[in-house]
Amino acid sequence: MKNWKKNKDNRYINLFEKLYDVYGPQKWWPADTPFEVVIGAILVQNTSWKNVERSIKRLKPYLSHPKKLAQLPEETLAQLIRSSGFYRVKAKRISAFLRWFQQYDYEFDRVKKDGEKLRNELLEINGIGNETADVILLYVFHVPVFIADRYARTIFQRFGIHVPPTYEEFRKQVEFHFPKDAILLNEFHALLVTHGKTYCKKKPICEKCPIQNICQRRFTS
DNA sequence: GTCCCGAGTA
DNA sequence: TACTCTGGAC
Repeated sequence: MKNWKKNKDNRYINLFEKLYDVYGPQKWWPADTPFEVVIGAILVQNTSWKNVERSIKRLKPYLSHPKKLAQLPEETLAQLIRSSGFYRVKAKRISAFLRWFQQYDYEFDRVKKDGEKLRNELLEINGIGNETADVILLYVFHVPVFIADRYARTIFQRFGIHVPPTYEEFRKQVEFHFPKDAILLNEFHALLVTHGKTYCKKKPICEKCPIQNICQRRFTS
């Protein structure tokens, strides 16, 4: 962080440091194995993490053996992940990922590709969109990408930073102004999610917000 | 009834 | 742009 350029907007790194001071290291992604990261990322789509945790527990026996999960009938898989909601579509999405994963013998180490190429390959899998692809890139392959999710969008907008309308533009903007470091980007996303869940929710709790003193929103109602 | 770490379809 | 997929916490 020493040779940081001068034409960067330092509000991003400042926000990161403030959040880090408040919440501390987050130890993300909450999963025992890289494969579990992928399953969690699919299951949590538009769903609360609490509901995903039960599905993860029921899937545990399969999570260290992706091949066994691939052998399960999709209907059985769907029942196991019922608590995560959208369980039929999500079962299809997990199956689609497993079909892709099979060509690498279910081993992430065999996926040797640069970040951009891998992103495009992941995006071709049905059910892996921008956010899920970036979660996999960052938390499985340690590719330095910013996860431009809804929490980040909401927090930045309220904070006073202009946010481009599309996912990709938003991602690239943050990646320009923030260090391209997988460890810091890992922590940044985790901190934004924690902050988003706790205070900067759809209906924000600004009165109790620990960073209200540096946030623009306190002036705008 | 509202909200939750989205993505596909038309 | 709107609709669909879905359970569970609150």
